[in-house]
Amino acid sequence: MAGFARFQAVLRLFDETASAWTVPAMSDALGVPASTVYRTVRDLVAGGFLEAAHESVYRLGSAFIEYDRLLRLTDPLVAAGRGALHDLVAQAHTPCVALLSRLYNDQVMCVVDEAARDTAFRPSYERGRPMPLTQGATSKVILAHLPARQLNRLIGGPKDGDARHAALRRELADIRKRGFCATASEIDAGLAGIAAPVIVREAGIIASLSLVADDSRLEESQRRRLVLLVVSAASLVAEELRYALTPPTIVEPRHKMVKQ
Amino acid sequence: MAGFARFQAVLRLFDETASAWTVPAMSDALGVPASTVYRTVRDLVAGGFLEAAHESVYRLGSAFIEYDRLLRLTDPLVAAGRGALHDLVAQAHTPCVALLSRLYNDQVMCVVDEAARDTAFRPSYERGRPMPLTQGATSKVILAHLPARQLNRLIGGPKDGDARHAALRRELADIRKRGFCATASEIDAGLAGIAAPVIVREAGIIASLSLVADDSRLEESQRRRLVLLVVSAASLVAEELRYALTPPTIVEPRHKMVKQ
DNA sequence: AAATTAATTCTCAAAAAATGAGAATATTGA
DNA sequence: TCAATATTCTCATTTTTTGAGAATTAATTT
Repeated sequence: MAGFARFQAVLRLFDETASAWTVPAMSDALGVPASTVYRTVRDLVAGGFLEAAHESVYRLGSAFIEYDRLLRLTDPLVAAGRGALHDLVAQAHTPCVALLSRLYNDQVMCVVDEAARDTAFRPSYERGRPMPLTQGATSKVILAHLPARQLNRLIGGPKDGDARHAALRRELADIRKRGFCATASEIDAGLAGIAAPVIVREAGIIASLSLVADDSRLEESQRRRLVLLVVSAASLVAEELRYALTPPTIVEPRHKMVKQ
Repeated sequence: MAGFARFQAVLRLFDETASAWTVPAMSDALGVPASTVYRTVRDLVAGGFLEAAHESVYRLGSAFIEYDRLLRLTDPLVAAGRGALHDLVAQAHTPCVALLSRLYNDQVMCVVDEAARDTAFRPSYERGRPMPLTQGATSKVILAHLPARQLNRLIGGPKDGDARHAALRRELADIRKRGFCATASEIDAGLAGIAAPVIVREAGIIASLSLVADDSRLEESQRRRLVLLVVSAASLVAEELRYALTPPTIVEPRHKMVKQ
């Protein structure tokens, strides 16, 4: 293990259930000598990616908060999504959570979320949490609009198809045709998801905007209304992105030299 | 430049005003050959720390969103602060923004923020934004409770004191004695800040909890009430942290081997 | 205060990886 | 299709990283 992988491997140790690590424990878990891990950790601490808590225990560092803010402020999808989701949950006039999600490696990740006032539940999809590719309206809408090659890589080519695989393919084709996807209890029991695609081919953006609401309270007319809201919010976001991205974001070299 | 510095240098290029970079531009800015930067960027993209937008332009990657979520969920200070700030802005009964901030390298960074309903302004202090050490109630409260050695390193030893330096020292001593700090228009014109320390020595935690409100609307009685609120919220957070951290977070080695 | 234990840094030679310049290749837009 | 860029590749050289254990430091106990 070398180069960046070394740092990645350490950072990947941290998750919801293991949020604090000692160096010996990392050394153990990674099968790498302690002296090596100490050096790696020292670098990560210097960069703010890890922080020494008390008693030789390390946690994720504040640099992630800093970079997350930058991303929130500067990422076109996130920026466009924030306003749209805010409006969407207000117009929904019912407890719900709105999400904007995109592909992230082999999973789908929500990059903006917003809950309506007085929404008691929280869906499993939430900002920053990687979710499975093939379940839930949010993910399926993204899958449905992926270029064929990429889709094949992610869920396997059309030939190696068992029955479930063929069914998924059919469902995706259907979603593409309809322009939205609605599911219930696929991710969270009792919650329904309604998702529509946010596609800006020129910019390589394939995302999905979705609304999660309590399924039992969702009458058919209400459901149709929300589908319309979601679909139009999604095309609004797409439009905003097209507009924001046409004068392609200028990259100005700053001729800043790096020290050392 | 080698090791981790290489990756850091690339990531540090990204900020609010330069959020999208081409490799040639990075190569230029860093004074490093393009072929080298391509390799570095490839690693960062593989790790999710950078993402290729359209047309050979790179942006910060979603890994930051993922790690930020983990941090939000697992960092004791952040976790304790979220609830406290939520309650605080509700009890304030006036438009305001509450912040929980800590030292971050040579600056102060807010790690949780929460605005009361119908708060029109947004203070410069916001989650993830590094702020100067010596201005604003938020920062001063932190400075005031730093161990002498650390303080000397950050603002210079007691001997090399000009008038301003001596005044700051006096102010810090005063803050330590009073147990809070209130300022007005030090960071944002027209906004007042009230901050109290969140100290948990056993855990090495030195943070500050603050409330920002419109200065012109702030009568003396109201101000006193808010000071009380802030001070008690701060000690509540400290107490919660002591409780959460006494059974020191167990680090369970997972004996997970790294691939490759 | 000394002793014990654990954490962390240091040392150094061997092994591995990064570097840079340019060639080779892919991708993109006209 | 052609040009213009972007990106990857190649390879000899230089520079790190690595790992094992010793040395040091820090924390805790006796």
